[in-house]
Amino acid sequence: MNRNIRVRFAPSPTGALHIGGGHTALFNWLWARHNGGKFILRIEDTDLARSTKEYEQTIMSGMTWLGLDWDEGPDKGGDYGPYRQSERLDIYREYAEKLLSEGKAYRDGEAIIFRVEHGQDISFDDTVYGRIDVMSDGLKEKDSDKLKDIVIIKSDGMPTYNYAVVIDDHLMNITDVIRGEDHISNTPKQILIYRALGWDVPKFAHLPMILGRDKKKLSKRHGATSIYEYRDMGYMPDSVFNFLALLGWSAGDDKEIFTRNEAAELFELSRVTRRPAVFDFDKLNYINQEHLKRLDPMTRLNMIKPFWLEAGLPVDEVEKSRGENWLAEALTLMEGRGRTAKEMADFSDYFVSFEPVKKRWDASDVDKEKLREFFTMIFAQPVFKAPELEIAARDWVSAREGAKMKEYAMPLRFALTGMKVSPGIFEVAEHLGREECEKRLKFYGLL
RNA sequence: GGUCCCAUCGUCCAGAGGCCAAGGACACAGCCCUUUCAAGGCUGCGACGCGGGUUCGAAUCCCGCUGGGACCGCCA
Repeated sequence: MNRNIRVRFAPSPTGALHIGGGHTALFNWLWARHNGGKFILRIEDTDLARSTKEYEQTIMSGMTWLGLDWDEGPDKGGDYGPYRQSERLDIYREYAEKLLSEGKAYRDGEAIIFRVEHGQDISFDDTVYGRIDVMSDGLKEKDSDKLKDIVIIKSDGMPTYNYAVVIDDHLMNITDVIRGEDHISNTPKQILIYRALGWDVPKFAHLPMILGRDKKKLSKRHGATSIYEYRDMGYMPDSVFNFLALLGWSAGDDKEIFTRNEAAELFELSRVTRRPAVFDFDKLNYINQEHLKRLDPMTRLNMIKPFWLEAGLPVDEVEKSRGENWLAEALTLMEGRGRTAKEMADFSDYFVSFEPVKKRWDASDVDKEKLREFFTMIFAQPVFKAPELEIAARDWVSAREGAKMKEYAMPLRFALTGMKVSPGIFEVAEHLGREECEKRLKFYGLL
């Protein structure tokens, strides 16, 4: 615990929150919460052409969806604001003038350029990667021996990333700069600026990249990259959080399914991995399934409902007639069948309506005559509950030479669900109730 | 091309010189349960990139090679 820890997530509002950004935000959040420190959201909107307020909003709601709450930010305020770079222009200007007057920077047209000197040791200790050795002579221009100076103020008056990030991290008292590994090569340039301003450098902790299946940095062409696409596919925030936390980190034990708070408690920056990690859908699916299983019935129902609605099922009607609990119990019966909320919704649609069942099965492949006898017996049972029904069915089957449970259970399953897979069919029957089952079987002429 | 980083099963992680003939999870295959599997149980397949050192002993330390990645914008 170190309550003085201050970390930040600093996205540029030029698109929705994507997986990589979410990963970075998540690790910052974990470190802040683990230490009881502060997590700050700073909007880096110095790219006038691409930044929009809409994206800023989208990023914030994406973080909220993931469960990453921040302590200071453009919407919340705080003692170190403003938290939007476009509102800090005077500050950047002030320090640029200082650098200018000390001869550490020079003007080039409207821009202000920071001078890079030869022979500077700009190595640093990274909390994750360890010692990283760099000399300023390495900062050459492409295909040339010329040292590359750093633009700090653009011709349009806006600060550049490498400059603004230094000013802000210092002024906002950031103790740990946690960001993607793609920033390692920017760090030495930033260190040069810290030094020129006479400031101490914060700790740096770079995170391994997230790669697509082709082992290339995750990008749009790998398919779903926006956090919201995962929500729409039926992944839960808890699962995406859990999955992302496992990319580049583990508590060291075998525990892989955990809550946000458990992760925050166990998290250690020093345990972060260095190797880039491949985004694996199979693992995400598994984690989502596990979280789906652990949900309490009502929360689970609320997760599934939108997907039933999406499929055009009369959820509200059923809720009115049979109650919310009844629907929640139907999902409890599913016992972990389905990896995403969408799958679970698809696999359980027959509880909500008979219509999809009709579309899937037409009873043309069964011997109705033979089945009618069986179903008549079933519906003659005084108690329409799973154990009783099953016993009756078994007794009936065993009394017949060569008869198999399967020959009767499967048609029942098809008539009730339209699927070849479902929870125990007598449980399904009990839950649907005598009346509804009767209706479905009669529709197929099986009763 | 330059700079930097990385290197354990197909994938995600464990491993911080002897406890490792390398462990867990996902995926995959098979078996079992059974009215079905997309649920549950069990088993199996499967990796320390290569070559040199250091050491009594190396997946763990060092060097080289190879392979992969990131960055080299008045984008962030």
